[in-house]
Amino acid sequence: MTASKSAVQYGYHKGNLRDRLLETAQKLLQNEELSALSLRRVARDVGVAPSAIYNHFKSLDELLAAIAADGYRQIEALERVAYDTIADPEACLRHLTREYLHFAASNPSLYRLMFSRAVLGYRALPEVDEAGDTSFRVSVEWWYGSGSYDPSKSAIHYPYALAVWSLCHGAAMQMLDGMVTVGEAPEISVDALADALMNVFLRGALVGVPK
Amino acid sequence: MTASKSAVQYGYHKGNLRDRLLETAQKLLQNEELSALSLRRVARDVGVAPSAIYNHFKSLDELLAAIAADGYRQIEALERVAYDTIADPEACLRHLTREYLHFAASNPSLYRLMFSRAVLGYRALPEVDEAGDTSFRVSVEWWYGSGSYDPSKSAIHYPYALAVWSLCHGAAMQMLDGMVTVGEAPEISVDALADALMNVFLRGALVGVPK
DNA sequence: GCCGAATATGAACATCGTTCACATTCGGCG
DNA sequence: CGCCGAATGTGAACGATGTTCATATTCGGC
Repeated sequence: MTASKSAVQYGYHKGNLRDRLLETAQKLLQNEELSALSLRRVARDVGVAPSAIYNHFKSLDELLAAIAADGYRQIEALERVAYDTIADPEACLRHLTREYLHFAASNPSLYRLMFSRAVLGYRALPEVDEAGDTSFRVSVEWWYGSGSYDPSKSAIHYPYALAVWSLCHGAAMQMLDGMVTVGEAPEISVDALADALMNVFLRGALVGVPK
Repeated sequence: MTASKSAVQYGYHKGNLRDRLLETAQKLLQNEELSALSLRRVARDVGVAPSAIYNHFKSLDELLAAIAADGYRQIEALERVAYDTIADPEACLRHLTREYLHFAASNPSLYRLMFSRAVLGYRALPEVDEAGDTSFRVSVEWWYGSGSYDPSKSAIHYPYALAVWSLCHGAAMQMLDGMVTVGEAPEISVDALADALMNVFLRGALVGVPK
């Protein structure tokens, strides 16, 4: 066996354990609830001692942060595709909202992880902050023109970007918490939810206000 | 000592331990982060054995659920005051949004607990569900007229109520996660945030759309 | 005044994140 | 080729967690 780069996957030195840990943890989040994700569980699934993880991550928080950051980058990718592909602003926003809610509905545990920074131990690590900020910056530049984003300014200075983001995130959370029943045909219901929200958001709520 | 109802606060039978547990846990959430709240910690602060809690709650989840439900009732109270007090719909909505964000900013740990059902162990227990549903129903009836709420219908059938709720919740989360810096004068910044969001929400985003 | 029900205790268990001394393997340098 | 330090993985241990159980104490009604 003249394997040049670690062909065996048992015993010492399994090669690229870091990536295997991340993949295993992500697969875990796809199939189970967030509470099922633990350092020891990931180690067990990979077939490695719990302490081995500490050769690749300083703590569990860092593993979680890496996964959450990847989630933000997926959302950023959704944004970029929509912004680059759909010229009509209204159609673009409607499409993006649907995609966003589909992401949350398809990856509920990951989505919860991304927005549980302070709930779980993992405080905002630089990697998560950066990925999250980037996804917001992309939105700001769509609304206010490319290069308009100033990191020193609070998000409140970009009210449109802030409002869509808040609206989508709030709706996603309610969906995951079961306040919005998606029923037995999720892909249809999620689209309907997105459209309903966008109908209000684009035209304004004043027309629906009582009296 | 002819104390008719347990005057001593040490030894066996401390009297109304349930309420003292809830109060202690709530005080804990006011002063520390959500991660500091644990069954053993509450027991320690009250001065009681951890297992004593199980005489009043079936599990830690039930204690958390009781606290979260109380939080929802506080929000419901904010709603009722606004709806009953302010006749002008726009002013009413603006006021309520400010109050909502103030609540989240003033009780960050409690707010996080309320919206972490599936993150923490505690799955949606009936008490939390009921309190959450009630706070939504109050909103629905304001938008669509009293008695219009039908619990068998999904929230998607009340798009205005759903949208404000989503918007406020999403903004609150971003605020707590530091994506919206409230600065050194929170009470001012929170109001500004609420107003900025409502400016978009009431008039619609179409007017701000690029091009 | 007594007895069952309610309540509190303390020890135990499994699980968790983390640390440490130690074992193994890899990679480069003589 | 062989060796040696660095990288990587192991296994035992520690403290903390939620939960359970047998036991002890106190309360309330007869």
